Amino acid sequence: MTNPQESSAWSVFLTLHAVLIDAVERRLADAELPALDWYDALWALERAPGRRLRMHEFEQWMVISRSNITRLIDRLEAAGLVRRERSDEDRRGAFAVLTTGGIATRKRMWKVYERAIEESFETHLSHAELGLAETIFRKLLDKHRASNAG
Amino acid sequence: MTNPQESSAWSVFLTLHAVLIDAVERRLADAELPALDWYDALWALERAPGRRLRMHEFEQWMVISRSNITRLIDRLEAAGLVRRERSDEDRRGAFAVLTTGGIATRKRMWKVYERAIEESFETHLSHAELGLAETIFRKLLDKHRASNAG
DNA sequence: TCCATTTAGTTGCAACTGCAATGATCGCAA
DNA sequence: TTGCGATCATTGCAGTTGCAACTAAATGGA
Repeated sequence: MTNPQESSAWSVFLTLHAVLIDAVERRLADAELPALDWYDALWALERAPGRRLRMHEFEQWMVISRSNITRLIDRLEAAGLVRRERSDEDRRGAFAVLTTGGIATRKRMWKVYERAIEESFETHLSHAELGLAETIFRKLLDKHRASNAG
Repeated sequence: MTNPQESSAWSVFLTLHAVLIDAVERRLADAELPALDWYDALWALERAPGRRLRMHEFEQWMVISRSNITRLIDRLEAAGLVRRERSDEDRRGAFAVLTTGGIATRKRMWKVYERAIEESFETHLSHAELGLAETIFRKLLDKHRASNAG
């Protein structure tokens, strides 16, 4: 290809992502709510048994580095949405535990977030297209994980 | 939905993007090449008439804010890939002009980048799937732009 | 038991980002 | 022509990131 990436699915994928994330973040900011990374962390915690996760476990649920987890949890803790607890079995370890404030904030965020997803994504696709898109996304994710040994 | 975003196309879309970008960036870094934002700027310049763009014109080609363009061009200029020129018609204005070094670097980056795209994206999809994906992406991008008045 | 190795989480530093404020210039209307 | 608001690009600042270095604790083999 002499005309790199132009009009390829890849380049549209990148632009679409940038544009939609931008739109979603703006909606959250307009509603004076925290940004998506807070949402991801809160939601990971809400699904976890005991609503608590060890620091390193966030890496399974979010694409984020270890040191950034520390600091993201710092901020969530400062905002009262999360609380740290030392681990009993492994005294190096720390848990992040969701507070009731954290649960409430995630819920408020989801109201806005859900609408933003619908308006920028789901509304514009037929049911078939949506299913197809999801299938393709999952396939790529699986292939990627397979070729990167887990 | 009580179970927000779980298993939705949206959440897989986000994860897929994060994971693939990560993989592509790692490949570039391993080859001791600059990151994707440099590529985007260089490629925008290479397509532009006279291989030059006014600062604000980058916003049409990349999803980036004005002040970050200034600083991205600063870095590209420091690396000798781009050179600044004042505008004659509008003396407030500045052009970023691609240098031969910039052309060469983009070419070297593309060799790595192209392979990364293929391996993480195109190889895993049938021709039909790829076309379908692109159609869906474009549709969403168009709808987004329409609903945001351009 | 002892010590080297590994793992968990945090921190320091330099680089990067978004936002608001700035300086320079333009364009238009009185 | 003058002056005022808009536009272009840059800068300062505070907050965030990635990477490498660090501390503390666990693990496992001699």
